[in-house]
Amino acid sequence: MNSFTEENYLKAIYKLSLNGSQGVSTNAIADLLNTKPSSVTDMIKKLADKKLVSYQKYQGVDLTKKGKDIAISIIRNHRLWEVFLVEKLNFKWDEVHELAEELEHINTHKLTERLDEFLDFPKYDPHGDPIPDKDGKVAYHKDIALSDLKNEEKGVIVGVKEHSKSYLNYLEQLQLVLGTEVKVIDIVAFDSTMKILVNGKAVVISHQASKNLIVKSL
Amino acid sequence: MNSFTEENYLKAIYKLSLNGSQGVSTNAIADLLNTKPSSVTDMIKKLADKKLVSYQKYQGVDLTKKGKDIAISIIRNHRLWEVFLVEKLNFKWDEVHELAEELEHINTHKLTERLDEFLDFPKYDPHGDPIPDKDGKVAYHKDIALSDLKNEEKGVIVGVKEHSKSYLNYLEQLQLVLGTEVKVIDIVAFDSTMKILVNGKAVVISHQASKNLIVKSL
DNA sequence: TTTATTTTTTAGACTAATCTAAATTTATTT
DNA sequence: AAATAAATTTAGATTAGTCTAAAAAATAAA
Ligand SMILES: [Mn+2]
Ligand SMILES: [Mn+2]
Ligand SMILES: [Mn+2]
Ligand SMILES: [Mn+2]
Repeated sequence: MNSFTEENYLKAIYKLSLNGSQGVSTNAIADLLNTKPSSVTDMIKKLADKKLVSYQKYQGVDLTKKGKDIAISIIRNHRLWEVFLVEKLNFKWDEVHELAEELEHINTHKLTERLDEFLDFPKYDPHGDPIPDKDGKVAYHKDIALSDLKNEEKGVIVGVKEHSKSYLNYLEQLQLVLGTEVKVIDIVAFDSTMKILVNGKAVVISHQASKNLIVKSL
Repeated sequence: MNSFTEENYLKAIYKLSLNGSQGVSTNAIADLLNTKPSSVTDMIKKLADKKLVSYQKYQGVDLTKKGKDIAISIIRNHRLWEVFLVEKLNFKWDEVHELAEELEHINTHKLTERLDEFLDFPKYDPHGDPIPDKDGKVAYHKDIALSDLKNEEKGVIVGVKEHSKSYLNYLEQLQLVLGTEVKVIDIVAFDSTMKILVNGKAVVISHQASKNLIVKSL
């Protein structure tokens, strides 16, 4: 079996591979996991020995089929637990990520499947992220950020790209939760600050905030 | 915070301290945790540094208040998760121990309390073990084993002392589950093998099996 | 196309948890 | 009380994961 640490690396590599299509860079992994590039190199070697990644020095890493399967199953777990915590234990969406980071590693096929069934096979987690199905298929959103909308355009919020407590908490205060309709009513050319209409109220948010909100255009 | 390993040691020491009232011996801990006495000595020193146990060389260990509190909270967690797995996810009582061994270490006050509430504040786990309340109070059974009953005496099964899959599975086959009434109809003097009446059927079980069943005498 | 900068890897060291083998202390027998 | 056995501790190694500092390779700039 794989250690928690190995699993966290696989998950990080998987997530980073969704953006750039090239091999994932050592520094990017180090950044995401708050560790040092030298530690990443060490771990990559180990994962390569286990055939979970393919790797040539200085060229970055890619997950093998096996590595990708593991990464996706951990993400499946993570998101199912997040649904459980919010739906069944009444946690708020900004409280569940850290707990799910631990629960995701209790990785027994049977537990995952039972949990999925108990939750009635949810498709999305509390942050709008798609839950991989039991065969590992993931239904990604088409990635339109709120910041991609033009003036006067409307959208409905379907997800967030950033899971930090401070961000989610901030969104909630602005009533920018999943399912909310928004309309762009002004964009500052200088720094892309947006004024939007939320439940009838005008709200001003930074580009940093708007680019992490995923919307479905209306 | 404490590592999973440290928590497992604390739990082991707690459990062993329930029998003998003296300091818990190094070898007993090593046995229970399937590790070597020398490893135990090392860990004990670390726990002593953290003031979680009191310890003098060659004299065994005792938990401090702090150490005991941690041990009990882990056990509380363990048993709540077992209830969850059986009641909500439809696992059988012989399938949950290993999973709970992992879940118990995800030790957040809030998670435990929410889980307790979700489960409607259960008093006992699927094996009849008492669940410590949120202040750490534990309502232990008076420890009458089935093997303590005399011929012709009756009892109802309220718990098991041994949690192995093979034992629990065996009990289930014999219909010796929690709540079942039994009556002793014969005891072999030589080796204490018992013949008992279970749901109208006569069943023969070894002393090894009968001494691990906790009963309430009727 | 050299020079400078950035990225990545190596070398060597550290901590947590474990082990084997040897030494020491305690307990049990004679 | 001495000898033997059992329990416990120490000494020294090992593995996983991490780090800092230095070397090497790849990129970017001049
Ligand atoms: Mn999350
Ligand atoms: Mn999520
Ligand atoms: Mn258990
Ligand atoms: Mn139990």
